[in-house]
Formats: sequence, C-alpha cells, structure tokens
Amino acid sequence: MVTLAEVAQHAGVSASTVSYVLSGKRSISVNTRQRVERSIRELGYHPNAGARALASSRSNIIALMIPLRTDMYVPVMMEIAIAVATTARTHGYDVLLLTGEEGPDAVRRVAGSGLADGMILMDVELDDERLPLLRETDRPAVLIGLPADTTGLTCVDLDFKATGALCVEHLAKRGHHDIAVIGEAPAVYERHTGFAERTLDGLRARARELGLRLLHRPCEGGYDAMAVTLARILDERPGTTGFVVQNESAVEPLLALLRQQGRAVPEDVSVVAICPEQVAVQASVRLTSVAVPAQEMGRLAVEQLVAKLDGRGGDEVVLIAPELTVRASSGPAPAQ
Amino acid sequence: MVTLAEVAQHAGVSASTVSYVLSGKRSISVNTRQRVERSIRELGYHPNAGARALASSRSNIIALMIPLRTDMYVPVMMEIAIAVATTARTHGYDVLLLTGEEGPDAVRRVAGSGLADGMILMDVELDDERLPLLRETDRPAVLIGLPADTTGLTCVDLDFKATGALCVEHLAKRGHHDIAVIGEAPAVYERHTGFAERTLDGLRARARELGLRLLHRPCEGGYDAMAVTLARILDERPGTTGFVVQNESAVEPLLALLRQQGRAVPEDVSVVAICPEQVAVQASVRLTSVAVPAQEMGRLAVEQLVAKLDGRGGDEVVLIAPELTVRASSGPAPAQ
DNA sequence: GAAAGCTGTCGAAGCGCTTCGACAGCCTAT
DNA sequence: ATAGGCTGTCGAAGCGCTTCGACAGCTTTC
Repeated sequence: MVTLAEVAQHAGVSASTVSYVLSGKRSISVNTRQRVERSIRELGYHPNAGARALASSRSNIIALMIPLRTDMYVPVMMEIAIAVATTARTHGYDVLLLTGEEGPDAVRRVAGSGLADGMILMDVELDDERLPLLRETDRPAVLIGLPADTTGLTCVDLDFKATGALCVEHLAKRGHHDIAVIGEAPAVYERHTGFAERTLDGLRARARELGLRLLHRPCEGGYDAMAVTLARILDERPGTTGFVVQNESAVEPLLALLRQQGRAVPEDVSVVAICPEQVAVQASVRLTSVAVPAQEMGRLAVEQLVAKLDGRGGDEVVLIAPELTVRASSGPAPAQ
Repeated sequence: MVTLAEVAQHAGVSASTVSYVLSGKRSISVNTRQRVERSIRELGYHPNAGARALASSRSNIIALMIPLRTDMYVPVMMEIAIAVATTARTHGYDVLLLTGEEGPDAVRRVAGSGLADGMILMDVELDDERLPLLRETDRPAVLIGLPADTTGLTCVDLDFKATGALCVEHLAKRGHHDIAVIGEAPAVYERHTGFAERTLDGLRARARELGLRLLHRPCEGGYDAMAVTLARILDERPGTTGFVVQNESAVEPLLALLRQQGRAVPEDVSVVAICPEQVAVQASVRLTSVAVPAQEMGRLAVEQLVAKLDGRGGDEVVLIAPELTVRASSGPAPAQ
C-alpha cells in the first residue's frame, strides 16, 4: 500500500503538505498542488481510512439502522437505503448497514467505537427503545419517522397526518360517504409505529370534519387475509364505496376481489392508495395515490445529518407535504 | 471517550494486557482477565475502530456492492442485503453498503483505503466490469451470481440452469407440450446478467431433451406490458398451456390476464414461477415455484468470505440446488 | 540440581494520518 | 527603512490500538 509519506517523497514535499493538499485546510501554491496531485495519481495513492479516522476522529461513515420487522413493507426500506447510500457518497460519506438483529445496543457499539460519525434510524416507533441510547451519546442522528417525543431529535418523514386528510378529502369530493381504510398488518399498530397511527389520525379527523363515516381495519395483506377483511367490512358497512389502502401487499388482492364481486373501479367504488409510485402505476387499475417519497426521505435524512455533522442546523422535524395523484381508480369529480 | 490506557490503569495492568484480554491472542490468568473485564464494564469502554484498523490493518468491515439497476427486482436484493448484514455481525463484521452510482471505481477506493477487509458483489453480469479491478486488488471477494469466467473467483448462486430444467420437467410431467417463458425485462438480457441466461439455458436444454416446444419472451412486468406479451405468445403459439415466469412483477398480471381470458389455472394452464417464496404464497393463486433463496445466498456469501479472510478455503463456486414446491398453479401429475 | 520449557505480563515501537505551532520569504502600509 | 501581515511550507507530536520481543517466575525433565 502506498502511504502519504511515499507520496510526499515522490513529490519532494513534506507529509503535512500532502495532507493539506488533500484536505484543502491550508492554502497551497498551485505549483506544489499540481506536483502532489500528479504523484498521487502516478502512485495510485488512497488514504488509509483507519489512520484518517484515528487522527481526525472522523470516520466519514454514517450508520443506517434498519430494524428488521418482517411485517414491514420491505421495498420502501430498500429504496430509502439506496437513496441514503448514494446521497451520502455525494457528501463524502460511506454508509454502514445495521439491522435490527443486534438490538438497540448497536447504537452504543457504533457510537462508542467511533465507527460512524452519525446515524440514521429507520422504522421508528412512537416510543422507540433506541431513543434513550441515542440521546445519551453525543453523535448526531436523524430519524426517518416520527416518535412520540421529538424534543432534541431531528426527524424526516412524510406528513402522514396530512396524507390521511388528503385521501379523505379526495373521496369526499367524489361523493363517497362510507369509507373503509385497509391498514397495515395488526402488528404494525401494536408496535405503535408512528406513520400508521398518524395516517389514521389524519383520516379520522378529516372524516369527522366532513361528516363521513370511516371504518378502519388492519390487514395482513395477501389474498386470503384481504378476502376476509373485505367481507367483514362489507358486512358491517354494505354502503362502503370509498377505500383507502395503506398496505402494499393488500392493493392487488383488493382490486381483484372487488372485480370478482362485480364492483367496478372506479364506477362503483373508488380506491386511493398510500404507496410507492411504482406500485400505483403497475397495479391492474392505475391507482389514485399519495406517493411515499422514499428517495426523498433518504436524501433529506442524509442532508440533515451532514448539516449537523458540519455544525450547521439544529434539531428539526421535516415533514414532507403529501401529493395526491389522480389516476384511474377514483371517479371523476362531480361537475361543480 | 474511554481508552485502552484508562482501562489498563483502572485495572492495574499494562495496556498490552488489556489488548490481549480483548483479542484472546495470548493466555491471561483468570484473575487478571476478570479484573480487566470488570474495568471494561465499569468504564463503559469500547475499542476505537479507527485505531484498531490502523494498528491491525483489519477493519472488520465487509463491503456489499449493489449496483443499482432499476430493472432489477429489488426485494430480493434487500433480502440478500439483510441476510449479509446479520450474518456478518455473527462473525464480528459490519457491512458497508455501496451502490452502483459510484461505478466500478468503488472497488478500488474501498480496497485501496483499507475501509473494508473484503467485499461481496451482487448482481454480477457475465462480463462484469468490476472483475478486472477485483482481480488486481488483493482483497478477498465473493460474488453473488456467476460471471462468464470464474477462475480465481468465489461465487455463490442458485443453480439457475438446474432451476430451468426443473421447471420444464415439472410441466412436462403435467402433460404440457407448449411452454412459454415469461422472462425478465429485456434490459436484463441485454446486460447479460448471468442468472437470466443460465435459466434460459436450462429451460431450453431440457425442453429439447424432452421434445417440448419452448417460447421465451422477455417482459417488462406490470399489466400493460404483460398483456402485450401474452397476446403475442398466444398469437404465435395458441396451444401454449405451460408458463414459466421469472419476473416478479409479471406474476400477478399474468394470473389476472389468464383469468380474464377464461383460461383457468391450473385446469387449463399451469404456471410455474421462479421467485421468492413469499411472492409465490401471496399470489392470487398459490404458485408452484422454485424459490430464490435470497437469505441463504446472503448467508453463504458471508461465510465464504469470512473463510477466506481467515485464510481458510480457496476459490469455489457454490451453487445452491433448486427446490420446486408444488402449489395450486400446476395441475396434478397424471396417474402413472 | 542444572537445563529447558511454560505461562503471564510488560514495555516499546509503530501503524498512517491530521494538525498545531513555527518560520522563511515576501508584500504592504506607514 | 521598518514593523506588521500574509502565504506557503515544514517538523513533530500524537490519535488509540496491536504486536513483538523480553523476561520473571514457575514447573518439568533427565
């Protein structure tokens, strides 16, 4: 391995000069800079990460924690993770992938060992057990999701409450009075995952304001579970004509079941989904939906974290405004 | 931050002794060990990762490269990534997540900087541009997937050729003579991704041996693309009664279209899928399928890599034998 | 009872980098 | 002309750990 010292010798300068060329922390004459850069290229020099981390107490790594709960919709997570990794690179950081397996102690380990300069936590529960640990370390962190108590924390998330409201409004405008909400798997609610509950809050609040009836049912997803759930809903509220679906794996089953029962979408019933764009577009009926902006969430989280690492910006809750895209699964708005 | 020296002082021993307690590389008396361990606990000591990496030239990190091609089926990738991360932890390694954005140079950067001790490459093409770079570094690596030339490389993958053969055999036994293969998106074949071509080889070879007719069509996935593809297939080979699907996002559309056309599954046509277990089980018709063992691939890759890092084991191609699970989408075997 | 071999511990060197203070040489303002 | 300020470079200290050789104090062996 080529070292700084070898580059310095090759370029006929001191080691510190090479270091300053690399970091740009002191001014260097054009001449010297070019000589050094040339040596770096010719020798194929790469700074040693460990040495750098030791000397500067900065690893240029950010940790990304994805607690692995199998009931979570995985592709969204993946999309976020990828966005985090690529955005991090544009700021000179690499990303360390931590799964839930290790439990909350991973926070302590990573912070304590200086492995990562900061961390991003995904899939945050309302009362997440990682938060106390996070608060006791000094490392900057950003949450993707919203816990119950956000004091002293930086969070990035879709505004799920507004999302819920938006869905209800849309259906109300289409003239629907009885609305059913197909939610995430029961376990998601039992865990008190923020986004699910906040969506529900938004749905309920706006439904009340607009005088609509709202029925919420968690659903495991898949055909069998969806069939049972739908039967129960229609049994309890036969007049249901509006559906809000917040469960990736229930979308297609729902459409198939409705079709099978002779309920045409969007003529008889309207469906609004909260899901990634791609799912909405690829479904058998192109779905009116509020997109879950996974990429943007990942990107924003990194940018918030980098800002904190640079000593800029403080604690902040960044909520992304939802956008509803009308497609083929909800009827046309009645003429005004 | 607590340092080794502070632990040593607290325990009344030298720094090297603490180091040996930690690494177990020299024998330590029970008494001393316990004193040291107690100090470690009381002070909340975590070894500094950078210092460790510098002194030992081992980072205890493995890099996982996921080139981001949007036409790839993402959830499988995610599952592999998660399996890699958790398995790595059980061997004392952390995982660095690299995306394709950075290009093949990432290999050089990571190897050159000593950031990672070894790497795992996913989504390997037959003639992957990362391979030359990989061969010129000395860092151990494991590929998930199979390139054209595997000399000097360790690879882990499902035996896709055998998988193809298995699917054809299954359909042959069910009495199907005209078989259509719904493949991955065209881009996947244009890229010469190993798994897609190997599956096709297996399908074709066995079909020839068994005297079946085989029609292969790539497909983008989604309803519209699938509708076009299916129409063309049935136009060209109206007698097609067996389908092999190797494209996640074409599965459900295919089932819906067949249903819509009055072709009953499995009475009129049989469908065999090559996909993750979960997809097969959650489909509207429970699918006879060969599972893509994402978790096992991730696990095996890490284990191969760790073996190499420990100086055990050499270059090896590990092919996982495919297993076909009969479910509801293929007819009963005819009585013998 | 001397030689040889263990076992458990220590001291010191060094891994490759960053960063601080020093300072030579030059320019500007008085 | 002289003090003061820049600019560009260097030397040296030190980040926290691993690891090598040394060695004191034992036990074993013939």
